[in-house]
Amino acid sequence: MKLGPSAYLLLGMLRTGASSGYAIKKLADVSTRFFWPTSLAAVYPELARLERGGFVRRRDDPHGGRARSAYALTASGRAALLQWLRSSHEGPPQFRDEGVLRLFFADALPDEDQLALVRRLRARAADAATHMRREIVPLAEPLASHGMLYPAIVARLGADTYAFAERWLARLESELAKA
Amino acid sequence: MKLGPSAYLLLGMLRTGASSGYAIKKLADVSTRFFWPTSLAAVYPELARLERGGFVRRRDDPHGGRARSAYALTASGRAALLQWLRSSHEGPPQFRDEGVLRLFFADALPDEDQLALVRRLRARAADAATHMRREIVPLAEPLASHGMLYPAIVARLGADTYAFAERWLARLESELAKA
DNA sequence: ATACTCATGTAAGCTGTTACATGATTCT
DNA sequence: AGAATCATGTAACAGCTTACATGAGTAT
Repeated sequence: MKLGPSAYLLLGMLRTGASSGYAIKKLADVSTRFFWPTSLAAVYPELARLERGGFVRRRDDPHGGRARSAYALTASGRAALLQWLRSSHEGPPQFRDEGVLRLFFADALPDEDQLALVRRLRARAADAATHMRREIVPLAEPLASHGMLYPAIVARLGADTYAFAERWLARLESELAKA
Repeated sequence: MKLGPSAYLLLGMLRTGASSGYAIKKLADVSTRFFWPTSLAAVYPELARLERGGFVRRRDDPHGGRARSAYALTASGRAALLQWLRSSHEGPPQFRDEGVLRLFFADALPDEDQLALVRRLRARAADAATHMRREIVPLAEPLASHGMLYPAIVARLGADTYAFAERWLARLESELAKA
């Protein structure tokens, strides 16, 4: 049974402390979604697959009258996660950004629309940087006291990268405004 | 008939000077692939769709005994491209990077493996930066003499962003090495 | 000669999405 | 009382990829 990155995301999230499918998705939405988005409709079947493969164990964990499943890593799941983390073959990063695609073709636009586009992309980068700095990093930092330093490191990398893009586009904007 | 970003990629590439499906794919592979990858199996059916929709016109353009189609934008295709470029609603950027996903869960690794992972990610960013600076930017720059400045601008944005990631990971690497 | 590039297309399949369907609990 | 959140799952579909299939032109 072959596991893809989305499967390792689940294994990693279980190790990080989320135990239900719903909790995994919620945690992913404020952490890994920026470089590996997922959805509930992807989480539930994949958890079932992982259970069939012996990588996780499921038990009932009802909350009042509301049914809930709690998943935990098995020894084999823990081993698979570690082996993946150590392996050096990884798929190439996939970026898809309609905004940058527009920028690539911006020569077709009149000057003022070019400027408006660059301004919008800059504002978008600024918003993303602020959001990560104010909403995502602070959520990741408390994990450090549980021996988990990397969620905050990755959140800071994201925030800093968006901030870099913002500065870069601001420079482009002022060069365009001059001309 | 609704057009997605991949359709606008084709319209933009036709405007940029590529005329066959094969040429579009080749050009995309050294330019837009970094933020909007595509494949021949996506290009050909989409070109046919665009022709049915009246956005492009096809004519035979054989090269010796080798059949070839040359596509050109229609007035309606040019209008659709411009309207898309000007519109301010765009899908959110989608990043998928297995490397960063690993970094997020790196706390599970022993120290030396953490360092090795960061080192690898840094090398990968360095390679990407070098590749863009040496292979992609020089291909985009000559387009400037045809009134197309943005392909080179976008290529430089890509190169600089990878270079930024490289510096960021180098700093992380030295902090980890100290500890 | 042989390999590589040019050139077009189809078929099968994988991955992931949105929408649907259901119901309990908690907050305002 | 009503809205939002918690919680699980399925169904239909969208988009994209790899592999297959074919063949001509070009460079070594």
